[in-house]
Amino acid sequence: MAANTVTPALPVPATPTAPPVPTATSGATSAATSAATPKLALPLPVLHATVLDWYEANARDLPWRTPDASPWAVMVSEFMLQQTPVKRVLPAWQAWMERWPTPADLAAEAPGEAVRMWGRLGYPRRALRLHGAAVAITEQHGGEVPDDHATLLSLPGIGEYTAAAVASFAFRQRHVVLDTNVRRVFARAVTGVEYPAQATTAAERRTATALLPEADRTAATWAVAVMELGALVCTARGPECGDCPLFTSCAWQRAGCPPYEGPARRGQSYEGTDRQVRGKLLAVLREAHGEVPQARLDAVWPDAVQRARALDGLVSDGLVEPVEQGVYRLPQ
DNA sequence: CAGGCGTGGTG
DNA sequence: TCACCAAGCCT
Repeated sequence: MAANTVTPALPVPATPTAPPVPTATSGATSAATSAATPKLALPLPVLHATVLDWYEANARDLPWRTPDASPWAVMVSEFMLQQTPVKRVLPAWQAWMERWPTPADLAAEAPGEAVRMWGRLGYPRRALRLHGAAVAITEQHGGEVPDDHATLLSLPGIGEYTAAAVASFAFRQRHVVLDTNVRRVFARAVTGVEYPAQATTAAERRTATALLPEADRTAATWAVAVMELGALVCTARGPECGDCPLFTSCAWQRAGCPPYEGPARRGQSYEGTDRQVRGKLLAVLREAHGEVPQARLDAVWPDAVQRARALDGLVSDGLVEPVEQGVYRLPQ
């Protein structure tokens, strides 16, 4: 927002354009390599202006970012965006907001309707939790999405990230908003490694805190701007470093873009897992408006043992409701 | 705290 | 093609 213009010449020590070719002879140049973390070579105000200006020029206009987007609209988007790409969230969010423009509208319906409306966004427990959050907001918070971090955190489905995101994006407060995009940007630009660790570390939180602008409004825009940079330019695969406003000061770039080294990240297998079976079972329940006989569910998966285990799991999660012996439905 | 939890797109 | 990835949360 606040149009700080970037000083054209970034005070970067002698690095024109090309990444420095790491010389074979390491010694000499002090560079106590692993001793100190290679900090981002940019004064804070310049860093802020650089990223904020980039955001102003490159931000996508997403409907939950418009000035008239309600806190509820922001909150719904955050639930949907937990592990689901923007492209797939867009139409689902539109439909959801048309049907349930306020928390009270959603709270008035059965949880099963939320699960059905969730469609194929994945991780349907989020739908149940969003419904639960809407009920809590309606019954305990006067129907208004809470504006403080601690209260948001107490709602079902809202963890550290989402609480910070809603407080920041919807209420323009100053919070460390640390999602996978932000963590990757800082890992590269500040720490000089391709990928952050699997779990968020205290060091990352310290780094993010140190870089956060002082003013509330600026910090809020900074948070979404760094996320956007991670989503559009500093991507996990095939980052567009040539388009990055931090190119010349990026620690990873300066180190010559060293590839990730570390334990192989566990790939989430899917074929043949209970998750796949749960998905198939729930798809049948979603599409059938009403009660579903056992036989319909039995048809989706050959292994009776695994099928029963998956269905049990859905029931204990509250995603499926047994009506009577051999009859199921979405929760009323 | 590592692992479970959906679904679809892509390099 | 087939891992890997996508604005995490919960136990």
